[in-house]
Amino acid sequence: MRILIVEDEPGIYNFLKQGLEEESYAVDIAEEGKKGLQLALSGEYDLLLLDWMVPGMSGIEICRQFRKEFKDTPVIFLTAKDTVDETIFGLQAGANDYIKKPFHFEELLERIKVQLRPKSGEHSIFKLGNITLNTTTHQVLKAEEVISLTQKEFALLEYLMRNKGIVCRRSRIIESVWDIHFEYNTGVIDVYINALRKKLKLGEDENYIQTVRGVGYVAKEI
Amino acid sequence: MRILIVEDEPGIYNFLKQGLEEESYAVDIAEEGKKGLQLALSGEYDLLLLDWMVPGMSGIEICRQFRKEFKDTPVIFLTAKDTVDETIFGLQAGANDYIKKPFHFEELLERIKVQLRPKSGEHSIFKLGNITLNTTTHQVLKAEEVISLTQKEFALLEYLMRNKGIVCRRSRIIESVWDIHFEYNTGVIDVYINALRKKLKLGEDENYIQTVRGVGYVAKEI
DNA sequence: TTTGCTCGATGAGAATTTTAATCGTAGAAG
DNA sequence: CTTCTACGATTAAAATTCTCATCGAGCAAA
Repeated sequence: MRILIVEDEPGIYNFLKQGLEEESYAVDIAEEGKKGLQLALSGEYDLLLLDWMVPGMSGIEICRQFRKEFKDTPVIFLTAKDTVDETIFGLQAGANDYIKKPFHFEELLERIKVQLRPKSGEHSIFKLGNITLNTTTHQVLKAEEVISLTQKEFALLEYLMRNKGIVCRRSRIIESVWDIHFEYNTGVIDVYINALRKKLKLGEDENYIQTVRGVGYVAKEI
Repeated sequence: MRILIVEDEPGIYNFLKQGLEEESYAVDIAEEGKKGLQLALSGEYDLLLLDWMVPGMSGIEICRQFRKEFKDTPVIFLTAKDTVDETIFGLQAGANDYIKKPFHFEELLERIKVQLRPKSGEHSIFKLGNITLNTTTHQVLKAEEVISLTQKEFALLEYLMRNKGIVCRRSRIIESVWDIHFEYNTGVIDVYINALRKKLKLGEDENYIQTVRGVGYVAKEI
């Protein structure tokens, strides 16, 4: 597995390079933005680690450009900033995950493994209209805005978005999201659908989560 | 797959026999208790459906005797009673599940399938000292007493009991029971261990859930 | 043995999740 | 077209789950 690190501080990239090579990844470094993008676009890498701020071109811009060509290669941001405003753009630019400096190497390794594991098919980012849902970071955006959801709300939305366009029966939802296998006689789903619609502010014009009377719900782009 | 039904009411057993045969199970009937046990002990069956009350010998007694010989063959009770007192004995006798009359055939079928599915290895009943935990019915007994646990309490206890004798690290517990994969910096486990010890009334003498300092917890029979 | 430090126990409060009851509306029946 | 019924929407309250702060015990170092 080949990893490209775009990062200008030798202290950090040497530390990373050594650690990752011990884990038997092949690691290349780019200290400058344009060079980084150029290398990334060569298509030889299985994963990108981008620093937020690099000379020449921002990590975000590299990510955006890279995404145009490579839809499935995971991108992880290394960032000192954890303000909401900043991470939004990272996610919008198509990043799969981000990690705040300073971080434990172990944790970064874990996240790299998570991203490389599925490789075949499994996606971590789902879109529905102007809603973006990222399963690794557990974040949801509507347009520019971060929507804060609880565990169950997130799980339900994820289920619906994974099955975009397909009508989801209540019984299946209960099985997948709530792990209940007999007895579908509960109203929880309705309550959570309600909460989602409210938090996502889905009005008449943006009715992304539609009710299918007698059956269940569908996520649809109208 | 062969199923033995021990039940004296023709109305019920004919209905069951027909339905199950349509699902391509081989079905035998015993209308009387002793005969039922004798057939069961022949070892030709993959699953037993026992009525609570049959002439000659109670379903419970059949179950108990049967369990001595066959540890892994699933037993499901058909019962009109749903009082706590009664079902306790069923579970103590080693039943894997029970269903209350009147029941929908679909539901019984579901439960039969659940019991037959794992077949290889997977158990649904776990013991730890005088504690019995049944994963299909989601019930826990301590001696004669039913212990009412919440979902999470149950899930944690199940995890510990599945790993009886093995020290469970916090990180593994968090992954399995809570499905959290990074960040182990939460105290939830402790809180739930505390709740379990309280509800199960584990004193000094019955310290079935032991703390392993710096690592996690073990379920042990002292 | 004593001291200090870390980790687990415990309890209380906040947040989430679930249940339950009521209201409104779509679709069926008349 | 009107009425009835059943299902979903919605709200409030109960139960569970989680977080946080404090306390106490175990272990190591002096």
